[in-house]
Amino acid sequence: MKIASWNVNSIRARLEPALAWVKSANPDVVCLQELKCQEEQFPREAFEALGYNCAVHGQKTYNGVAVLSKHPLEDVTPRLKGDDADEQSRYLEALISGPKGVVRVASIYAPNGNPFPGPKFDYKLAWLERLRAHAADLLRNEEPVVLMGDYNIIPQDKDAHNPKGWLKDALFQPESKDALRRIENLGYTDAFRALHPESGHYTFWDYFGSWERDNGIRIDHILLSPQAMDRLNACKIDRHVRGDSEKPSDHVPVWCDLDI
DNA sequence: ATGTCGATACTTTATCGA
Repeated sequence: MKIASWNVNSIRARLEPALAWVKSANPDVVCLQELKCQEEQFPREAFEALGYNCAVHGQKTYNGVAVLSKHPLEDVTPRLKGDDADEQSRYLEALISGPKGVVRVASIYAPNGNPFPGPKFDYKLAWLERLRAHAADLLRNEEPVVLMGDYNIIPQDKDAHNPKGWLKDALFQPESKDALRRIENLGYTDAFRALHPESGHYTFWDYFGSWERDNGIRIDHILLSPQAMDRLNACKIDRHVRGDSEKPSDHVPVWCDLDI
């Protein structure tokens, strides 16, 4: 089962390239982030026409996540527990039945956290701690779990073309890296890093000319539970998507293939 | 400090978030 994630930076602004990528990549499951629209504005019919069931957790202007699947979606759960006052749409989970079994998939849009320091950075760390607590709970089911999306965290120096340029940024603070490592220490694996240990692989380039200089960072991650890791066949970054359209997202898709 | 996007609003330009 091919399971992909992509921060599209507005699904309405990105509909044409998104449909083109889905048609060519043909994933079984797609997690989208930064929809920047409410659920009723999501172009559901366009994806249904390609054979996808759509679960959407939208929000006006900001955030918004979705899970699209060619297989049945069950147990669809929006919101990350732990703070009922949190109105930001950054988490959507679903159970998906594949030909060989089930997999639990979450579409994640973690807070950016800039400017650092400040209340937005505090919110980022609190949100990531809520994600860690939930990730720990999920392990008790001993099922394949895929926690994928835009974590807004650069894990290591080798995940940035210019690490020194990020030293004052929320995405590269030690507390941010620690928050990701704490989730991994529960038993989750960064699937891309496990299969590709070398530097130079990025998922985000800003719109300020970074693509032309390959000044990228790797911040979109696929975290796999042990039961999912056992079934991992491949994990890739669809870098070409940045150059495939005239109005690309600042992120490109990442995906894994699981024997499920 | 700056660059560029996308969405929004008491638009047609400024603001915010990234």
